[in-house]
Amino acid sequence: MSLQLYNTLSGKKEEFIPLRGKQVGMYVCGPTVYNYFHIGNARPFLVFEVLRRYLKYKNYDVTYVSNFTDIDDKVINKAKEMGCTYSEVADRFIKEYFQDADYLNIGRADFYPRATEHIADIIGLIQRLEEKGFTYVVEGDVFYDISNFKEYGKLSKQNLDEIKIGARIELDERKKNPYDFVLWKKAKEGEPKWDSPWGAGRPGWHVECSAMSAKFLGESFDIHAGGEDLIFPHHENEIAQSEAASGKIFAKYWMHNGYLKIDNRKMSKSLGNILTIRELSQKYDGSVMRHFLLSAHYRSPLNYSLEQMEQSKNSMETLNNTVYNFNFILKKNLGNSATDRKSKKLSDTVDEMVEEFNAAMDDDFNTPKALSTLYLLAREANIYLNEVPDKNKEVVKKVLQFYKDFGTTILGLKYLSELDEQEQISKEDIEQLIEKRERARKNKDWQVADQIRDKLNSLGVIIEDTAEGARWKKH
RNA sequence: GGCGGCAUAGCCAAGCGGGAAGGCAGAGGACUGCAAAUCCUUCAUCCUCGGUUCAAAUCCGAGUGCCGCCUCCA
Repeated sequence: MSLQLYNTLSGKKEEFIPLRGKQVGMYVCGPTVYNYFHIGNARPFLVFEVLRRYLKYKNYDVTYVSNFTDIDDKVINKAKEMGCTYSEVADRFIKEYFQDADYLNIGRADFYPRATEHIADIIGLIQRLEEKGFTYVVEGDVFYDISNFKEYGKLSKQNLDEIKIGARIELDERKKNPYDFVLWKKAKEGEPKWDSPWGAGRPGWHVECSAMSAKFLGESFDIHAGGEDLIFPHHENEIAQSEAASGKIFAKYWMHNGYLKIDNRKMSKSLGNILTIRELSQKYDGSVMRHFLLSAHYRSPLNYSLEQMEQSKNSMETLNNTVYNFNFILKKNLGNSATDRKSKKLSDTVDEMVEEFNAAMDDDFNTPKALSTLYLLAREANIYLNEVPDKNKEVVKKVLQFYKDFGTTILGLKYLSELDEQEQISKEDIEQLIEKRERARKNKDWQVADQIRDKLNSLGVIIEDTAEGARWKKH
């Protein structure tokens, strides 16, 4: 079974063959840190980190790099607004980034390079481009001359002659070609600046990714990913810089996720229709948001709505219940080692689901299809729970292991199966009340039994009577 | 003007030439002292019109609708 990934560069699904055996280098464009990030920004962060989890599961040794753009106009403006330095803004929102990323259970990258910490590398890269004749300087600004890079447009499939007609390009008289872009920006009065051979200034946006990816992953690496709005010009420019400087292929696979939309429009800071993770975390569990973001294929557009979030919430609930109900068997220390046909069948179903899960993920990382295996198993597993009085302990464990390995380790979903948070009532008190209720039920004293159930309910504890005794959970 | 994406049930979403997955919601039923959880049943002329094929949601052509990139944007 081999992994197929859609490569924006070729416009096709391709077999994934890393450049260096089992070593995989992955670079995902990270945020400009001047604000909280929103659920649209979250999509690539989350989705490509799931790809990394899956690659790890497939025994690849992944080096995952995600940058922080900590110097640019937006950061500088924010600093003015907040009355502090640009680096205070960056530090602050990097901290906020991690809080939200953790909430979404986005795994940590191996490296989080910051542009301002790699000024020397950036200058070095620009110098190489200068030596090779890809730059020109106007009034202290260093530009990249795209006319010298013959393959310009190969990622976005833009034809230079035709994009010139583009309606919205802002003409900068100093540029030789409208699509030339700034590598080094001369400092304006009062702006943060670094010394360079071209005078004091700061790096342009695209150049940091070229410099930092080379530093951490080498001049050629495997996967470069981000939102599809980065294809042009950001990633196109990165290719132009990196390949012109090194003479080598930059990234082998380019992956881009579709937009997160709201009211059927792209969610973006410039449109002002954003919902931050911080806001949403007030309302929804991180796993519910993950479920939502993984419920569509990463390349498809995904529309945010309240109804969608409710659906994801309910869907997670089904998974939570199944996992919880299986854990209950172990907690009660029930189950034997007998082998019967139904246990065997459930065990086989788990094996089938493992295969289906892998097949789905191998096919361009199809998370919605992969998710469906969790539900298919849930049905079989719940039937087993209802129909088989003597559960086979190993099978019960195997089911739980499936949910852990694929649901949690790969997809990053956490099940609300255990009591957490601060308790209004202790575990012991709950167990005591349940025992009391069990006695009442034996005596058919329904009134007392229901009173206890109502009381627990008001404390957020739900009672479920089963053949194995009363089960309880927090809601 | 150039480049690209999407269109499958009430909602979401797989599917890539031969049985229309899965989830959510709804309806009915089973189980239960009543519940909860769970299970069962039920719910699709695959945007339109042509074409190719023994066979098309799937391929080709022409439309229609929606979204996006070409300016900062994930």
